[in-house]
Amino acid sequence: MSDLARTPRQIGTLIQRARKTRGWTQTQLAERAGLRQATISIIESGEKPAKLDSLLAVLAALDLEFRIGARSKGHERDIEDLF
Amino acid sequence: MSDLARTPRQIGTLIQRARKTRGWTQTQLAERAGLRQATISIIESGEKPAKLDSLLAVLAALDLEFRIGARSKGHERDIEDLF
DNA sequence: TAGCAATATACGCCATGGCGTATAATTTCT
DNA sequence: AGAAATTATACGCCATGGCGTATATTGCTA
Repeated sequence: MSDLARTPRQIGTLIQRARKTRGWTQTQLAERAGLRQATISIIESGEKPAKLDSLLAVLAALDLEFRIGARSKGHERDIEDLF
Repeated sequence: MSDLARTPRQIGTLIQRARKTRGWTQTQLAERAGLRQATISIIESGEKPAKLDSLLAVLAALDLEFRIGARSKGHERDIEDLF
């Protein structure tokens, strides 16, 4: 299954969760993605939209990928409340 | 279901397909997303990675969304060949 | 509590994505 | 075939995301 990624903040939260699930530090993820630790921190915070290439590199490092699908309705409210 | 979106080109192709399915022009999609027609043209060509905010705006206009999921393996080769 | 590890923040610089606006090129329609 | 519609390209400008590098802050462990 896959998780909603409609905003930079949602994307950042998902990336942080996946990183921690693997037991990696931001520094380790940065090395695998070819970015700086500071860039990973900014991406995970979701306060600035990252460059697409950076995101794609981070997802690849985490063995994840973007997918595009129809907007889901009923599920939407639940997720908003959780974040 | 959802489609793979690992590269700017894959993303662009999916966006173009969704736009044509709705019978819209690039100008119409641009208006709905708050961007220029030229920007839509560039996004659909996939030759330059678009800004995340632009992509999110375009997907919203098309009633689509990004999702993040585990990388799929077997399915991968089929898609690469199609594009 | 002290020390170490991890994360957040900082700054000048650079490459870049989108802007306004226009137009060239291609596609579609009559 | 010609006109209209649609898409691709252009240019100077601007805001911005990431860089190198460092450091401040926070969290964790012994």
